[in-house]
Amino acid sequence: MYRTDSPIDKAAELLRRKMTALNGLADVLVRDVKALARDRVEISANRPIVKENERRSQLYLVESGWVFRSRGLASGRRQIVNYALPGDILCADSLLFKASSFDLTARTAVSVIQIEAPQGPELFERHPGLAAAIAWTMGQEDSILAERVVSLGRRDSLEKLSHALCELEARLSAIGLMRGKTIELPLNQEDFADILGISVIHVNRTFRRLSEEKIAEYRKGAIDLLDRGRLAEISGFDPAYLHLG
Amino acid sequence: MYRTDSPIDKAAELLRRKMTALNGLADVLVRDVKALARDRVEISANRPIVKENERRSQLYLVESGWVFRSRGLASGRRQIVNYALPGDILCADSLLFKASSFDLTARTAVSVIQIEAPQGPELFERHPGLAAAIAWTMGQEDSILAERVVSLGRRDSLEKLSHALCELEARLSAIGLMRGKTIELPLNQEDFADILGISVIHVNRTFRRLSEEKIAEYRKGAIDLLDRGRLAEISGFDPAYLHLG
DNA sequence: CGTTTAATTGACATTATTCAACCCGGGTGG
DNA sequence: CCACCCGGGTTGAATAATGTCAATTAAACG
Repeated sequence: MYRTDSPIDKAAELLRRKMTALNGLADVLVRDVKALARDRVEISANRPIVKENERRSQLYLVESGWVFRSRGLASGRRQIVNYALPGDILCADSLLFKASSFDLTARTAVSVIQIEAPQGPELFERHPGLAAAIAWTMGQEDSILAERVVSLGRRDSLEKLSHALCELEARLSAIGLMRGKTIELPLNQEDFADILGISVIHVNRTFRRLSEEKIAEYRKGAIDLLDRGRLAEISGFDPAYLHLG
Repeated sequence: MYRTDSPIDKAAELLRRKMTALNGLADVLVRDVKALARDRVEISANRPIVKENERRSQLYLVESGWVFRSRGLASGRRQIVNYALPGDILCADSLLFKASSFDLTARTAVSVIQIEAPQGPELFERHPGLAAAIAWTMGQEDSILAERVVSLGRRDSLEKLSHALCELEARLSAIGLMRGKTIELPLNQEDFADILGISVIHVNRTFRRLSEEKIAEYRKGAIDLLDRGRLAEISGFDPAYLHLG
C-alpha cells in the first residue's frame, strides 16, 4: 500500500484505486507518477487552469477541488462537458494532440500535482504505467461522455437531473467524499443548467418536482438524497459506465 | 510507405494517416497492427457487432462500412453516440474495462480486421505502438463526444444538424470518401434523429429549412452541400476537435 | 401492380425558454 | 443598528421550440 500523509501519495492512491482493472500495472503507475511528479500548484476559485488552445506537455493530477471542462459559445451559452474531482487526471489529451478546444476552470480552490510527461513515442516506450493511466483516464472520460450524450439527447429534464445526481453520488463516494445521504458540492443552479443543457429556471422547477415528491432536496452547497432508489429508477441509472469497480 | 493492395494495408494506412501527431510511433503502430492482425470478418447490415456487456480481448479495425455506437433506452428511445468509419478502431475500451454498456451495430455491410491484443500490462509493456493507437483513438473519440455534448446541450435543431453535416464532411473527406459537394451516406432521417437527439419529424422540418435556404439538400442516401460556409457559420463548426491534421 | 419503407405534412399537445418580477440571506458602509 | 446591495433562488405568464399523433405521398421492390 502506498499510503503516507504526503499529498502526492493521497492523490496517487485515489488514482490507483480507480485503476483496479489494470492489476499488474497499478503499481508501475504509482511508481511512474511519483518519479515524474513535480510541483504542487494551487489555483484559486473561478480561475482558468488552461485557456483554450494552449499547448503544454504536462499532466495534472487533481488533489483537491472541483474542475469544470466546458465550452463557451459565441451566443453566450455555456456547456459543461464534465467535471474533474480529486484523483482525476487533467490534460491527458495535450500529450497526444496539438490543442484542446475546451476550457478547464477551477470551480473551487483547486490543488493539482504537475506531472512532467514526455510526449509521443517516449511516453509509450518508457513509461508504460503512465501510458496506461492516460489510456484508462481517456477511456473512462469517454464512457462518461457517452453517457452524457445519452442523457442530453434522450432524457427529459427530470431524468437528466436524476441521472446527474446519481452520478455525483457514485463518483463522490468512490473517493470518500460522501457523508451519509448528503452530497456536498460547490454547484449552483446555473452550473446544473450548464451541465444538463437546460435553462436555470427549468433546473429550479425540476428540483422543486424532486423536492415535492420527497426524492431529493436542493440547498445551497448541498443536496440531500431522500430516495436514491427512485432517483435511479427515474433515470435508469446504472453505475457500470463509471468503471469504478 | 505501407501501401499495397491488401485490405489490411489499406485500413492500416488510414489509421496511420490519422495519427500523424505521434510521428515516431506511427510506423511502430503499423508494425504492431500487422503482427497482431488476425482474420477479416464481414458483418452484414443491421447486425450487432458486439452486444452490450460482452467481454472480449480483441480490437477491430474498420476496413469498410458504417458502424453505430448506440444505446437503447427502456422507453424505446435510442441515442446514437457516435459512428465509426473506415480506419477507426472499435472496442478499444474492452481491453481496459470489464464491460461496455453500448451497442455496436453495423449500419451497412461492414468488414473489420480482428486484432488480437493482450490485455492489461502486457499491452502497454510489449506493444507501445498499439497502446498509443488505443490511447489516440480514445482521445479522439473523447474529443468528438465532448463536441457532441456541446451540440446536444446548447445548440438548437438547426445548429445541431448543420454541425453534424460539417462533421460528416470533414471525417469523410479525411478518408477520401467525399465526392465533390455530395456526402454519400447510409443514414435515413431516423438515424439523424437518433444522432441529434431530436424527433424524426423535426429532422425533416430542419432539413426543409436548410433546403429552403439553399444550404443543403437531403436525398435518400446522399446530401448535397450547397453552401458549406453557411453551414459552418450557423453551427460555429471548427474542425480542430477532430484532430485530423 | 400491390406492398413496404421512408419521407412529408398538418393539427395539436407538451416541454422548455424567455421575460419580468419578487424574495431572501449575507455582506458592507453609513 | 439599519439601509442598501448583490448574488442566488423562486415564481408566474407569455412565447417559442420541439414532440406526438394521424394521415398522405413518394419511391423502391418483388
